[in-house]
Amino acid sequence: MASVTLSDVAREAGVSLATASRAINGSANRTVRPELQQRVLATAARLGYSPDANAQAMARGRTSTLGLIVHDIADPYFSSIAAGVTTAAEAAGLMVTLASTGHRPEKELAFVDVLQSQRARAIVIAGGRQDDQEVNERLRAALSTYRSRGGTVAAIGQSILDVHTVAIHNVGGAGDLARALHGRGYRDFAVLTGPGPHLTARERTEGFTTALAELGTNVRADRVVASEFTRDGGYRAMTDLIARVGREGLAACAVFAVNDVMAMGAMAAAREAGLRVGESVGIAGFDDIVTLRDITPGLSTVAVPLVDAGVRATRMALDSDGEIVVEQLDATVVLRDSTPGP
Amino acid sequence: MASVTLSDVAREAGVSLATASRAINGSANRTVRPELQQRVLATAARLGYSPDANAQAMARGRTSTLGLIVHDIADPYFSSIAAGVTTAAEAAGLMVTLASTGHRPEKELAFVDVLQSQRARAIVIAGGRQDDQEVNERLRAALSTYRSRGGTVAAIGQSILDVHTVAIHNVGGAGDLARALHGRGYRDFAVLTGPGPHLTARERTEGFTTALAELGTNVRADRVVASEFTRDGGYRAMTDLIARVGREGLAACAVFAVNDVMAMGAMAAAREAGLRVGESVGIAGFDDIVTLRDITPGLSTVAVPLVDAGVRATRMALDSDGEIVVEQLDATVVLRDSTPGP
DNA sequence: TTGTATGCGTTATCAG
DNA sequence: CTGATAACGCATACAA
Repeated sequence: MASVTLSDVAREAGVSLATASRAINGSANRTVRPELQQRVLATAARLGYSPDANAQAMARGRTSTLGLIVHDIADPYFSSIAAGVTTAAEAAGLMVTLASTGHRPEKELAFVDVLQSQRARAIVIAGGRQDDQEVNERLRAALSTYRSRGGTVAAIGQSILDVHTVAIHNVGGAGDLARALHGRGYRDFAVLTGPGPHLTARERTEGFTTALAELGTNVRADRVVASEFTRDGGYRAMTDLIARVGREGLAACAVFAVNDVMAMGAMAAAREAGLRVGESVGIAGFDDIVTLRDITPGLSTVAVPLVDAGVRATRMALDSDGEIVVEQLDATVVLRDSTPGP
Repeated sequence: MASVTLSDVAREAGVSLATASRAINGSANRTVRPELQQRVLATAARLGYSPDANAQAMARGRTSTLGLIVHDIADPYFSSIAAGVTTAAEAAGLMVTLASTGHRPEKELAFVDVLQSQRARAIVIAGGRQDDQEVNERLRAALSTYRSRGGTVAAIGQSILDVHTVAIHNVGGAGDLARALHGRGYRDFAVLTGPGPHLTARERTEGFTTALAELGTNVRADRVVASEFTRDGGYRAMTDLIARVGREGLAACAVFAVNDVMAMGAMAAAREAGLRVGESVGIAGFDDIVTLRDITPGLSTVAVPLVDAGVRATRMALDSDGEIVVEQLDATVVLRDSTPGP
């Protein structure tokens, strides 16, 4: 990287290093004779000068990068959040450093360290936490020292990391969904829940079943099936469920998959088993990822403004005034053709 | 960012700066007495030392970041590529800096400059180019100086930037698709092409119509409708087409949308117009984005290994031995229920 | 308004 | 094997 340095520009323009710096970056006490500034700018352009962000970071003591940690960038849930984050970051003059963990919690820790090393100004960490005391504690510690060194953090999901959080109304949203489905006449339910330790999965499952219990409807234990939090997990869980209760057993049943990608996997499994979604079985999800616009029948779900979540988390991370703030994201039920009623 | 520095560690451990550096990073002539190294490592851990990547970048003269430029990270086409890039980058010990242009070509230029400033070691630039001499020339120039400064670049898409490229077989793939559809009995065709200047759109359109012409079938001019290269563009184009030729006019027609997201938009438009995709009209796309697994009827398309494209582009960028290399990505036709034949 | 000098945290060169 | 010390490229307090 044999680059043109600021000294080169300064010398070539016949001014001092300091003047060149001020002319190009207009520092705090912005005062360079316009004429001189023009000359500097011109020679900088002529020489193809490109400021060294690393050197600037060192001299200034801060960078202009923001770290984003997601579970899987190819998952529409996260790519929508990423879209919001990049937009907001760009608006704030920051570049986004992307880390995709591939659902490996230990990777989150490693990435926080890397971002710490890069002296990223802020970190947005998206995706549900696991119920793993040790991992959470270590992550919390890593983020804590990151913050103590001047970095700021915002999480999207559960508010258990002691950082700013855009919290998703999992319990309430799932409860609302349960009531809405009950309102459409369903009395028979099944839940495709994620991995046991996955908090988001657990919260949604709980919110759903609790609300049903309050309505006097209990979900039979053999109709709650666990799996991964992914599309394939949903596929497998639905396949399991069908094997367990038979196609007839699902006749008037509404199956709640704790997220949309799982629900889509479940729809595929149902179809392949000869069930007609919306007719011989109801299916609902959670998140309202954009993909849903294009699947048929329309999937009932709980809408979460994902892009907005990314934008807000980014702003929170950047505007943090010390106090830890938790913003609740509203989650609204959207009933579509996948659950017309039994 | 009042961090613990290497000097702190050195002093605390009772060794010199140099020794501390070697103990922690094991430099080229890696030789520190194991016992000493242990002590240094221990105090580093105790003090919570985190190396400053910016300082290292300056001292070493190179960074460990790779820049990724895409049109829209929320588009499954690009998020799949991004997944491949992050995976390959991680394997090479690099972090990915993500830039999403929002389909604004001028943004690509700006991002190349930023990445240049960050001294990113390599840049992967994905997404079809526009037929805009000036913009392309400027981008080419920017990438050229980036390379002259020691950076490496790989593009995914067209090979017109004078850099390593993972090229997508647009013409051939579209031609194959045309022949396959013709083979299924279609004789009536329409094309939802993207924006006029969009090269990928143009190549696919040409490949398709040329192949048809060779089979003695011409696409009527009023059945080629332009729009944006997005899902909504496809929706609009299909709506236009229906308005233009009427629903009956599409009875035995196979509509080729030049990419999958457009095809999905087109399917939605068709449905809303009362057409049954796969029965009253055939629709096909290009790319085989993962989303297709979950839409019904299955969308016929030309499969492009997107994740792999990201991986390969990253490797090319990192292994570049000077010579500009162009890898052709094979594109294979996949016929599904959206085009059963007329 | 402009120039000088120093420091940012590391690595690397060169002696010991 | 270890320790001084000079870069790296830039911003900025301090002088002029």
